Amino acid sequence: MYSIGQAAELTGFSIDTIRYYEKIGLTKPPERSPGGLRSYSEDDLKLLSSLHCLKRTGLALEEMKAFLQEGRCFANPAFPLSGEDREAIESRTRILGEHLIRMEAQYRALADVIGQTKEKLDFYQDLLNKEAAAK
Amino acid sequence: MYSIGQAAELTGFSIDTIRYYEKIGLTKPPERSPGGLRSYSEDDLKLLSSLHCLKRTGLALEEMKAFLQEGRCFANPAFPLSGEDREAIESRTRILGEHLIRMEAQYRALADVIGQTKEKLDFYQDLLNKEAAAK
DNA sequence: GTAGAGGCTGGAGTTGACTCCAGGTCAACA
DNA sequence: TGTTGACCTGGAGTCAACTCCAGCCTCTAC
Repeated sequence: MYSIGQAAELTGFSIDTIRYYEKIGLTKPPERSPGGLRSYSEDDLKLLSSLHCLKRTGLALEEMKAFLQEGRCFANPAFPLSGEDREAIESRTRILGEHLIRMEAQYRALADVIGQTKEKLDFYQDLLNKEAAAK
Repeated sequence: MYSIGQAAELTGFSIDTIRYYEKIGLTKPPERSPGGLRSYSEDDLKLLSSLHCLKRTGLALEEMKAFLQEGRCFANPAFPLSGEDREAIESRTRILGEHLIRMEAQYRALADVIGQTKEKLDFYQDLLNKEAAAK
């Protein structure tokens, strides 16, 4: 088990951010030590890390919340699904699909900008090389 | 020439956002009609569109400002460069290089998350297919 | 020439996502 | 046992990036 400080260190969030996510209900409260200190399991850290990853792609907290929204895991569901389960699955599919489209657009945009940036860098580098040669 | 409303329509920003970018000095003021209305050229729209693209890659406005930082252009400089010019070029090289590293990291992270998201989507889609088949 | 849509300015308000603080508690070590 | 450093809570503060507003102006169409 890990303290909140270790969790912060390992997941890339700040301590305050981790507590904030708990406060707004994005993550569920972790266990506590007898003295009341938060105590995070490996699974908790895994979840936080994947949040960190999602966050870097621009998913808003509310969307993450919707995505994580409760739940049961559908590793081995019984068919036919209950109406509730089907709804949950459909909702996740929708959120993920929408985000995927945005991420793919972002991916293309990023590739573009990276290309442009490299060109500019090459150009400036070239100037500096010529300058060095001219000396 | 285009009105601010048309510019907004064509670039994906809101009217307020376009005026905001002008206010903070991210974009330079466009021409005005004799009556004082903003009037955007094709080039202005191109710039705005590329800002929209940059924004989608998660660059902060301050970073975009640095990225767009115009100033004198070094298309055909005389060698040896003046000390000032060399400094300007070195500074741009540094800024761009740092951006590039961050963007490339982001690019890899994004590819990763896109992959994971697709897997999850496939998984859920599969569940829904099985459900349909079970009926 | 007037109605109505769209645009202008300066400034205030909002939203999302933290970040910091005061005043206390907990835990490990000397 | 005392000190030190990490952690606790509730709540206030901050920051970027918009977004909205009031009161006035411009433009186009009838």
